[in-house]
Amino acid sequence: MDNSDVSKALYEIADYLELQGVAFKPQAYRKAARNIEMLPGEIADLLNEDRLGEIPGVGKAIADKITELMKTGHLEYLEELRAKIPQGVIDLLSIPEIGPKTAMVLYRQLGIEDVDSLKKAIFEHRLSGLKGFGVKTEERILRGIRVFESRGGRIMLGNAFHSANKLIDYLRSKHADATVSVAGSLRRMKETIGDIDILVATSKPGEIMESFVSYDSVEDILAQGDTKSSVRLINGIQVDLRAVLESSYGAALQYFTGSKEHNVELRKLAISKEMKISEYGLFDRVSDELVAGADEAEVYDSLGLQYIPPELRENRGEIEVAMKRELPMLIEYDDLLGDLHCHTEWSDASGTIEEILRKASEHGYEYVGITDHSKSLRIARGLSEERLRKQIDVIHSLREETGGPFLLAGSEVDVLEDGKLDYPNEILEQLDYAIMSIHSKFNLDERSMTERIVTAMSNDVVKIFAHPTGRIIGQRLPYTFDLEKVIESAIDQDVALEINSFPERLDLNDTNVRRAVDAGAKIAIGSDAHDPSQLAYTRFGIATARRGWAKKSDVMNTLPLDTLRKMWGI
DNA sequence: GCCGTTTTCGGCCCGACTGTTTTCAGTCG
Repeated sequence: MDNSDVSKALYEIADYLELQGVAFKPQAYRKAARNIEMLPGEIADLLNEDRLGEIPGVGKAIADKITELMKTGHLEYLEELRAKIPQGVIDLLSIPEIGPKTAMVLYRQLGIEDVDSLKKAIFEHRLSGLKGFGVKTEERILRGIRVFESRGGRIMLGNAFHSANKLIDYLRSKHADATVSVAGSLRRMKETIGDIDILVATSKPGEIMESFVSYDSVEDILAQGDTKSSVRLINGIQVDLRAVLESSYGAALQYFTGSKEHNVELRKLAISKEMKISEYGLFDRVSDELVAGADEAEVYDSLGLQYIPPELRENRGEIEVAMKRELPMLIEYDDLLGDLHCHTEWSDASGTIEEILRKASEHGYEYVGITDHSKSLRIARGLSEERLRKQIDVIHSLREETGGPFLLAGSEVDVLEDGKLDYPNEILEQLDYAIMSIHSKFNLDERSMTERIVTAMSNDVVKIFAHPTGRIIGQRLPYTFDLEKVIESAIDQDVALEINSFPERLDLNDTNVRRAVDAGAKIAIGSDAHDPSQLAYTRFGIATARRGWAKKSDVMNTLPLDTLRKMWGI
């Protein structure tokens, strides 16, 4: 019974209460559930120390329920709720267009408890017989089911980024006088995106909406109004477009960037200052006068806050810190001076060392490290000792003849089950540095895995621990190990923890970056490029660093080459 | 059910779009 089991139960309670039409309690349970999800430590420890009440949103009633659940593995209150309404009705809530009211009508009047029976009922036109339901409603719900079935989860940041930029370019090309910007979770650079939000400032909203819904890749128009339209693209991604006047562009950008939780806090803050905030601006509550609207930074300033970068807007304490004007100076998107994690055709990637070098030069880097796979990783054509020696020679000779970024000879070395590295030390010592990573034996118990990692870190040639948790978004959970101990060891042994910039990895993730940085560990942002074009992936790694509150000084490869070599022995 | 720089009680974010309504409810973000 861990943090996520507890928050899952609380979310379930919230859903049931919402179905029953209970007011306010659902929000209370969800708030508690969210805060437990974000808890840095184990909720079991808080329970043992009788400190559950310290979790924001957890009062006596919820604390009692958590206690019962954790001590007995059973929660009577939840069981009672489950007995009243079948669980399938809750699943209906994840279909767009179906909220609690609709779900309950479908269940009570037609006995619908799952998506399939809902589809059947629609095809038999049984919904249109219900009070308040017409043919259009049936069609709308059917569209919702299609969206639900096609999305199969959230989209990776890298994919959404690409789709959004293409669409934004299209809108800009057709409406040169309009201001077009991405908003929503994409602007916050969250690792996965639910849908794409785009904001336009224009005096002619109708024309923008017309262009938007007639975009080539639009499959289905879900809604079309003067200020707001929604479409589904052929790749299944939903895009919402909002249009506002220039005078409220800043407030709208703030509003549509979210997160929802951040905005809720901001509105409460506005109320406490006798103001109100909406997508049209920040207004004086009494006189209704506009306080700020055209400029996003002004909205924050007028609320007495330091400007909060989009990546921090998750209601994870940023508002309180901004109030004290103590937000960190986050690493910027052009702060990297090199990339220390790149693959070539020597192992499992495409592209030559020379091509990587050229790309690194285009990125304006001072240095770039070649780190192909080590010998045990046969599936990735890991380099034998002999080939690695040869590659080091090639790198040394290329280093002599080219200008441009300085070429470093590295290796992404597998950590074997016992914590030893995949090459003997006499070869490793010829490298400028090694990256350690785990690509096998993911199923060790927590103690063995932690021991394995800490042992590998103690090797002096190791400077970076790549994709430290091993998770792959939507495919593989992190392996089990003690992250706190690994962070400690990384600090002791002068090993940087990587943010792997590959869209499906982004590992460390934002919250773990924050833990590492808070503890004083150093971060390395690597592209893990398997094609020269993928050097550009570091954009997503930097975004993740920013979401983890990392400063430039926390990141190893923002250092100039000579400092990097001196400080890190590379 | 939680919470308190007006509060231990009375609040709890705000507006657009759609459909079926003839003044509004439901859903979404």
